[in-house]
Amino acid sequence: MTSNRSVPTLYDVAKTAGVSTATVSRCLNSPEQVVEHTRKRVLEVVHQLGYTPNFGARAMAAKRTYTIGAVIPTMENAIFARGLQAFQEELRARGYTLLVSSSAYDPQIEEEQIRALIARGADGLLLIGHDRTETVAEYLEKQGTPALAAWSFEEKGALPSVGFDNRRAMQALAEEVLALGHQRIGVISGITSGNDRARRRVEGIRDAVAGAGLAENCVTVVETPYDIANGADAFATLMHAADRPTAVMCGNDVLAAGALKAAREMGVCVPHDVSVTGFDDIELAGILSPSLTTVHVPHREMGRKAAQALMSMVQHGTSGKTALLETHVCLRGSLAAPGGL
Amino acid sequence: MTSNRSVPTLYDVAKTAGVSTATVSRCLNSPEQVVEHTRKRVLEVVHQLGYTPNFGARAMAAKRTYTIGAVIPTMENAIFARGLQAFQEELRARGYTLLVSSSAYDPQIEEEQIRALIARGADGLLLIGHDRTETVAEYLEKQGTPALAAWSFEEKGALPSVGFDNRRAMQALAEEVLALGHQRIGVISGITSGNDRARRRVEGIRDAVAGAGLAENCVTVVETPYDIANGADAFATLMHAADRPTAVMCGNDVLAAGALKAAREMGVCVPHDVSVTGFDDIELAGILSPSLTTVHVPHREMGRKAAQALMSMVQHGTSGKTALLETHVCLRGSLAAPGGL
DNA sequence: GCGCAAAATGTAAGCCGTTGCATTAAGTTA
DNA sequence: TAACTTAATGCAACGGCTTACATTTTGCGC
Repeated sequence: MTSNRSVPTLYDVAKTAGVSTATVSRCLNSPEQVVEHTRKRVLEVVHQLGYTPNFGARAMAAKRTYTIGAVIPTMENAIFARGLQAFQEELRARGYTLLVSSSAYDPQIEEEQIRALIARGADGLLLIGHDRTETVAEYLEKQGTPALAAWSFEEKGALPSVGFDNRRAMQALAEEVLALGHQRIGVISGITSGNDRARRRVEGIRDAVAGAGLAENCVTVVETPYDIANGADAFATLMHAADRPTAVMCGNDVLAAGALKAAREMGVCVPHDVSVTGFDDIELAGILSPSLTTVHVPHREMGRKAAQALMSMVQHGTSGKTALLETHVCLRGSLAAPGGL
Repeated sequence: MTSNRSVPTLYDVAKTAGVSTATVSRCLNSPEQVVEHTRKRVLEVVHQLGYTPNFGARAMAAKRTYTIGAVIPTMENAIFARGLQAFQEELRARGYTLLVSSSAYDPQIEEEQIRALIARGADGLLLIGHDRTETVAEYLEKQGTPALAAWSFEEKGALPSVGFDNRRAMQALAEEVLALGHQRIGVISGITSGNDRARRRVEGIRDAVAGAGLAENCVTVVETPYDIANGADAFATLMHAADRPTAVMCGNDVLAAGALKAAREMGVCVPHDVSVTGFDDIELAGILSPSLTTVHVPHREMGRKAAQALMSMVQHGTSGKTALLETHVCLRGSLAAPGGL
């Protein structure tokens, strides 16, 4: 049997404390406007009654919620975790609450979640990447809710962005791979449709290959959802092909973890028989064996900067300055010259 | 420059369609009450104006939001990811939206987040574990918002729970370890203060030790936050002690991953020189080498059942039936008899 | 002790939906 | 066609808070 005492309202507090609702409201929102002893008394009553402002009412009256929403593709792996954590810490320090929801990499669900978050009064939105339908852009525009795209830098995107250049980052890694003499590159990419990060990374590899003067068909790409098991399957597929690659570049560390697992199970030695690389440099990369060559992404810095940029959009209505972050290649044990040379 | 057209309201729609606000509201919420041609006209206007109901106003008027909140200790590792994903899927199928926030294992922040979510109108709450102050319990009671504790089953907890018995689960694993002949057990636990799961797991180990007739001081416990790096440090600490343990049991797979990493770096061979175990059986466990002996937790099932239980509390006001899920020990390469016997 | 500016507090008008109840339109039956 | 039932719609109160503006207190200089 749940309690029947109804939740106390501003009015209850005001009555009990013997002041007007306006004063109570001010005690909560701009305490400096209320004289010490009044404030103290009111806050006491607030505490005593266990009063919490009704959010809906507040949002309606004030038109802001001190809430930031984020829609990320997945919570299932750690790709976004660290950046999001930093993002949240920064927001919290400024009195904002972060609400997260995930889209399972489904544009339809993403749109739903965006609407849900905006409807719930989010003052600003953090989204991942730039691939999004016209509808969404229009909706955001119309609602006038500032939104920022992260994990991917795009000069001319529909949204201002804080992120890195996925294409160049992967290109740099591919150049290292090619410099070692690899000539047949297998690529395990995430699903590129609706995912600009994944697409750009593949492009980066092709850039490097072209830059090295190799033929396009040196590269074999397999697309699969980001997931360890899928990475393992894709690796097996690549290794069973007629022309085994000597290096397998993965779209992220999770896929690479799967590739390494499959290699171990197939008795393929990394890096002697085949090299494997990842992308993201999540903590996972360091505990694999061999440890994973990958691209380091400054997740925490990205989260922090994204928060700052979004805050400034929300608070000062600025149009949001984009920020391009640097990544760097992390050479580790999983990459070597072909044939163990 | 953002758009100035203000967001259309119910009133705008009503005016444009030439009906009352009540009729528009009914078109949206109980269409069967409105005659076909009126409904059609209204919905057309809704679409044309791009109208979205104001959530705050709706929540205030209707007193429900079709939103469920979850406060989890961390998003940084995958411990809660899979279960939460299943939880969300189940909710979504029933027309509910899930909003997640994280507490960084800080009770203070957890309380803040609970309030934030309830204030935002969450119809129900998913919390992790049972350690929570009196204040929180009272608050939840007073607000009359149903809440469910997951990841930990407790018959007599303040909240109904869907989860497993952390103590027995770990005890079962410890019994396997002891059966192999280990007599000095190192334990790397998460911080037990405010974390009943961590505490119960340590208790489970002690139960097993006592059950095997060994002295209490066979067990050395180190507490550290859940994190790969901390797991590594703790492992080093344990191995540098006078009486090296022959088996190190970790509070979860993440700590165990750190332990394995440290072992590799220290040149300690697992399982020959020392055995290592984890808890949770997250995907990580399968890609480590040696692969990790751990306790398998049915994450997806737990998420699904939690959603069902919470939904029934929210929708029918039932008091919430608790559910105890089964776990099982997963024996893998990281555990062997002491001294490689 | 008076007059006045500044500080503190109060008053009341929204904000945008939902819904109980009243009213009107439509449909049925004799 | 009158009388009456039922379906469709409208009216308006209400929910809890913020804030512009009005009013009362306080503090200070003379």
